[in-house]
Amino acid sequence: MARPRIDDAEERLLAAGLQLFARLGTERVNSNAIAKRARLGVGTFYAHFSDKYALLRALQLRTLAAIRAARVQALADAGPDPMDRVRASIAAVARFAEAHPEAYRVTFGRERTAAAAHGPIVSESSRPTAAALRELQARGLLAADLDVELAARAYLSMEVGMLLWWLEDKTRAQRAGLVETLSRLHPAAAAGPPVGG
Amino acid sequence: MARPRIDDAEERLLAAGLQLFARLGTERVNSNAIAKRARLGVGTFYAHFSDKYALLRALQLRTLAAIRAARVQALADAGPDPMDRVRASIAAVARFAEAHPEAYRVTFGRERTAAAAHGPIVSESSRPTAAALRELQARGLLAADLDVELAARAYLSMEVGMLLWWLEDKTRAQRAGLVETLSRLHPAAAAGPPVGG
Amino acid sequence: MARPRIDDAEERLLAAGLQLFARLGTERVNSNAIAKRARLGVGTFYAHFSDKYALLRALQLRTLAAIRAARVQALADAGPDPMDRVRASIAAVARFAEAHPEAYRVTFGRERTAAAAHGPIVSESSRPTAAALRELQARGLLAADLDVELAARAYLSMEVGMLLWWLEDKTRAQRAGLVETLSRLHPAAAAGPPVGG
Amino acid sequence: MARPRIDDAEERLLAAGLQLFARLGTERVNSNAIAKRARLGVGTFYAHFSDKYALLRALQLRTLAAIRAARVQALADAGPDPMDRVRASIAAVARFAEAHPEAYRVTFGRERTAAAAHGPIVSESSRPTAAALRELQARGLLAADLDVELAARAYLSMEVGMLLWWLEDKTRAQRAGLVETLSRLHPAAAAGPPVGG
DNA sequence: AATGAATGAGATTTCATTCAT
DNA sequence: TATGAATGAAATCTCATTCAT
Repeated sequence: MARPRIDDAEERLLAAGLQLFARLGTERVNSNAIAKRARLGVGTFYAHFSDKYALLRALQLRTLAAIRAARVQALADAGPDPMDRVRASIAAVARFAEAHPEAYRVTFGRERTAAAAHGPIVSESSRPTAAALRELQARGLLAADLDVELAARAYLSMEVGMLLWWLEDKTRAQRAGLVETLSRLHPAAAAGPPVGG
Repeated sequence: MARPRIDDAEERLLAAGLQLFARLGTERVNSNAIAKRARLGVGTFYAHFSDKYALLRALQLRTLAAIRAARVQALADAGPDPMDRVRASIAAVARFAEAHPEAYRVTFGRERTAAAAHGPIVSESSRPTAAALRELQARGLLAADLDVELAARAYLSMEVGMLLWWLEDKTRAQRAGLVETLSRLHPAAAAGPPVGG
Repeated sequence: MARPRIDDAEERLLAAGLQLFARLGTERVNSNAIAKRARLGVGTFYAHFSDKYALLRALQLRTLAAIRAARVQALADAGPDPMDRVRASIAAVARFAEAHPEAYRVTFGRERTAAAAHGPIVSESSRPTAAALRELQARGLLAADLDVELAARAYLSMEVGMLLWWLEDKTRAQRAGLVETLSRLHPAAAAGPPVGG
Repeated sequence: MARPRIDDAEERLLAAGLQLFARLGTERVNSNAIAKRARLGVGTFYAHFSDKYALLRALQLRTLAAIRAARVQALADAGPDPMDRVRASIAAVARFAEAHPEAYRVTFGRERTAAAAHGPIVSESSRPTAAALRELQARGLLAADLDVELAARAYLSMEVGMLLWWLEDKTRAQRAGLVETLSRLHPAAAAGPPVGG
């Protein structure tokens, strides 16, 4: 076998792992299979990752970073209207999920907690969402008594749940409808301004 | 009949499985361990369940039935006001989760999809919630253009996500605050009546 | 073979065992399955047979006895011509095999040696055949230097091999052709009279 | 390459399997025992054979090939006389059986059908024998109405039966006597030429 | 005598990991 | 660095056998 360049090897292992994890689930996949699919020896696998969970985690961290970047970019491009911003962020993530369904599933689906026994679970932070909500409250655009921490977490659960359900079978909904529904249920829209606001 | 039929072996296996699944996760638990904890032989395990996933599924079905019953009971006891009903339903589930944290986690958490390779995933139906929302629409109490199917699913994802997060560390929130936040974000409250409603 | 009395537990176990052994082979069958098929409890199985091999042996002994009886009867009915007698004996066994294929297979086929680890293998004696050959030699009808012991065993191997092969797929040959070929190769015909005899 | 590839693990597994199968029978032997006797880990066993039946089959195929080769060689060395050729072929197999009793037993004895549930049974073809008989018929040296297919199969059953019986206890007969008896009962000799032949 | 739930030793099989090359 | 044959601990599952009823 040709000697792959180090970085190349790691990339190939990540790609092979992503395919296999998405298709079969973490449990049904083993390091030998990942190495084989990457056309590398098992030994090479262990030279790059301590075990399959380490590879999974690497995949998840990458995906999380990519999603974070997509949200940031979308917000940078969006106008000042709060609901426009909410919508832009959701749309960005939905586009990401559609473009990288395996990565999204492996990061947020069945595999999300697969590495639990091998280290902390990788997950999206609810902080940015909470911060945005807090700002709306400060501006009087959101009910002041809403617990923004809880609301942010709740929203994220909802977003993830819906995108995962959609990816299982894309005919279940249109991306636009999904984004619309999620926007409407977003705390910024939902737990709207105080009475009369 | 045969040997003093260890008073309901099946019940003991279910109880042992629940403890172990909740504590260690499906992957770290094996049939031997479950049988041992139930103080039964391995063979007895296999006489009752085809494998650990069958036991897990039985546990999940039970929990789902119990939650359904709790919601039904709560609604039967609640008044006619829509938001009262929403709140009653949420509160009932939160109480169930608090009273049976292992069962709730094993049904909706990490273990939810553990049996995926062994049969369909057991999950709560979004139909009752969707039906309730549809009724509110019919009565003009909910924006007519909301996609109630999507909204119902989205709400359920949120509820589950929050309760799971809460159970991980109950000091993170008060049950009342949780119920309050979930109620506020429930489609019935959130995607409220059209302007002026 | 003897008519099993349907209500006798032992008979029912034998019948069930015969069906299962013939269909699945000794290895794939267990005492629980036999008892179940006989519509009896496992305990009842053990009250009658020490294990599945004991049942198998009983089946084989029965079959052997029935075949012996069929040969004796056929010879009693046959005329004095040596080749007529050979043919009659072969035909009798072929008829038995056709009428009781499971019993024949279970006695001489795959299952023949299945109980080897649990006691001596049950097999047909070559003595009667050897004795008949010896008599032919005494009458000068068979080459005097033929080793009748070996020849008798050899013949029996051949007969069993052919009948088993035939039972696997009865379209492979006609019973008459089979009997004819076996008769021609029988030592009494084959290793015929001394030169010029 | 990898770790000092234990000089042909596969060869050692085959040898170990042969010893154990011959001594104890397929049922009493397990993959652990074979690996242990070959001084290899169990995993190595499974890296080479899918299960003990695959190893058994490999052993049987080898033996069959060796016997075929021995017959071919013996016939190449033999003169043109039909009975000399028959005798030469039988003698070659008898010598093989004597030299490799375990292989012969494992191929034709109890173990012959042990792998039946795991694939087709390996067995010696009766074609060459049938072809040889047909040729004798063509040359008028064998009764024209003998069914050569049946006769060939019948002969092979006989040969195998006798060699197996002999190997069980070699004092039962001399190799020469065995070969002599088998030759005399071989269809080529037995169902000889029509009257006057 | 008949029952059949319970048992647990043992067989089968997988797979993370090592290490000589 | 890369390799991949070898490893063996551990999980899964079967089934002959027991024995209280």
